[in-house]
Amino acid sequence: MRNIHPGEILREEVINANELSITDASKLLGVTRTTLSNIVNGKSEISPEMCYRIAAVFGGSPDIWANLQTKYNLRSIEDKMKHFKLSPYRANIRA
Amino acid sequence: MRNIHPGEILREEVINANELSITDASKLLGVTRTTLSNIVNGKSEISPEMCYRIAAVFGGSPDIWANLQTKYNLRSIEDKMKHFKLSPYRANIRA
DNA sequence: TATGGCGTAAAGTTACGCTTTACAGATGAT
DNA sequence: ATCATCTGTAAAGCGTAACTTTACGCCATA
Repeated sequence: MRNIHPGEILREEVINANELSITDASKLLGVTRTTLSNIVNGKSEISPEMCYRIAAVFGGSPDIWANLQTKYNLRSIEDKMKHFKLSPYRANIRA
Repeated sequence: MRNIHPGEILREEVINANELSITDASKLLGVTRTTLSNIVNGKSEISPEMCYRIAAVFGGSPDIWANLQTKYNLRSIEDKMKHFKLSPYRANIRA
């Protein structure tokens, strides 16, 4: 399964679904076109502030986008963290 | 309700619960004492990488810590975002 | 007194979100 | 054909944040 950047979902399910251009959507959200373009093309994360912006303009809760971003962030470094050699801690049996 | 920094929970439920010092816990996690101190005192976030470190050393899943951090981040800017004046988008009724 | 744990501060590196500006390609209308 | 619009993208600059190394002072205990 591919790790889908939340910006993709934002574009398809919100911007495209409302037949909005990136330019117009960026104005509605109060950010520059460059900023929104970076997000929907997976170059930037959806920041906590952006979560609130999306919710304020298009409805829903900020949590949805924040959770999508969090999941994406975890999965995107999953392979890297596999190679981390950290010893699991075992609490001493006897106090 | 107070917005509890996940570092607090890390200290109480993991480090203290295992009767570890900050110094020893930082060594187990493979970061400096300064870094862990900043986290448990609410000065730094629990980064995605740190989520994996905690899970690798103390068990559980990285998601737990990531979700705690995400919730904290959203709540910490909640008041600020209340004052954001963004017009809700209303899709045109007629196509 | 000496040792170890702790909070914290400064300085440096790296990285990222966001901005402004600007360029080039693609599409559509006149 | 010319023009306007939308789009991706790049560079430069700002602010911020995680993490590191080094270091200082405080406190408790052996």
